[in-house]
Amino acid sequence: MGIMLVDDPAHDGETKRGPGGPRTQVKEGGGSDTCEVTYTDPEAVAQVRKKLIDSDLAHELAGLFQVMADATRLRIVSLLAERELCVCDIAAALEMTQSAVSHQLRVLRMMQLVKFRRQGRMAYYSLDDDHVLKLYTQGLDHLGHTSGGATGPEKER
Amino acid sequence: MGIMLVDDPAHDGETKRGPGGPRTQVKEGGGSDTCEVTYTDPEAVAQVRKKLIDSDLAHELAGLFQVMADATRLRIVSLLAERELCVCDIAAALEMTQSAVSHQLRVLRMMQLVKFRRQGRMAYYSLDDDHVLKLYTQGLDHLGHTSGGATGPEKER
DNA sequence: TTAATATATGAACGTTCGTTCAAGTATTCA
DNA sequence: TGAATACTTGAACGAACGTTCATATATTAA
Repeated sequence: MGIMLVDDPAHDGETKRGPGGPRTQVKEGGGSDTCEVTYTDPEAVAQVRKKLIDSDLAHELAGLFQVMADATRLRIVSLLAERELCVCDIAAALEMTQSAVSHQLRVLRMMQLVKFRRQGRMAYYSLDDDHVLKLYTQGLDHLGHTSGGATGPEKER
Repeated sequence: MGIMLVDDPAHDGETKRGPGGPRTQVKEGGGSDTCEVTYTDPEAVAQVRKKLIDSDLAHELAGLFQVMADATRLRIVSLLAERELCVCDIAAALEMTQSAVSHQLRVLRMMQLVKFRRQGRMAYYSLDDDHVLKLYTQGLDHLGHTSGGATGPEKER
């Protein structure tokens, strides 16, 4: 992750502001080049900082979306949305190796998107709750609303 | 991406099934080791295959979640949920460099999660639509429902 | 017991990702 | 015009990811 900047919410002592105009330039710190922070609108910064999501929570949430951010795992979710399946059949439906599928199921399991039960030597997987499906369909919804061509993101340059 | 397995939906000719029992072993292909597919329950596989999300769509959806799968970008979203902001103030609120923020805004922009308007030399960013926020809050919802300790995913071994 | 099956997992390999650094554009001010 | 500002972008570097391969565990069948 490299040298992450500090995420101190109780940091407002530094928020010196200009004479009164809304367009003020303020350099933070004495002049250390580790973090070049230039306030353009100190009031706006102060306002949104209160609503800024906690850094730890942001990382946790990012982890959840990360789990959803893989085509293989999404395809697994689309299968499990239909019915409970054993690893073997998921691999068959996806035409992938059991190993690859098992690795991905582990990821889904660790973020509690799927659960499983053992029966003999097989493991039957299913979706853990409907939050997963909500996220899934909400995501599809977004694609439907934004995509003109849908194949790729906006090509701009 | 390495040697990806074929994702041919019209592939059911291969679905030979056993005498009648639900527990049948079927090897696909003559014996090529490129794709070891062992059907345990051919009916289940055939059933869920119909509902299997298209591979291209899965990749597209994965791309959307990918964009949401970063703490910095989520923190930006949490700021823009409050109000429109220029790059400079986002950087200030996050205590990150403008460069890093600009790179991430580009990612959000390309997936059409944020839009921006130019005013003089500044660029004011805002959320593109409320789908983004829905995904965001839905994600937080999921965390609230699953996390006992919430800090990390299920520790299992 | 041995062999086969169903799944899990560690290491490795190539790819992707997010940040930093060093430019580069475009606008404003003197 | 030249300097400063606001933002963008390409290259590079280390970290993280997804698959493959080989192996390990556990259950069932012979």
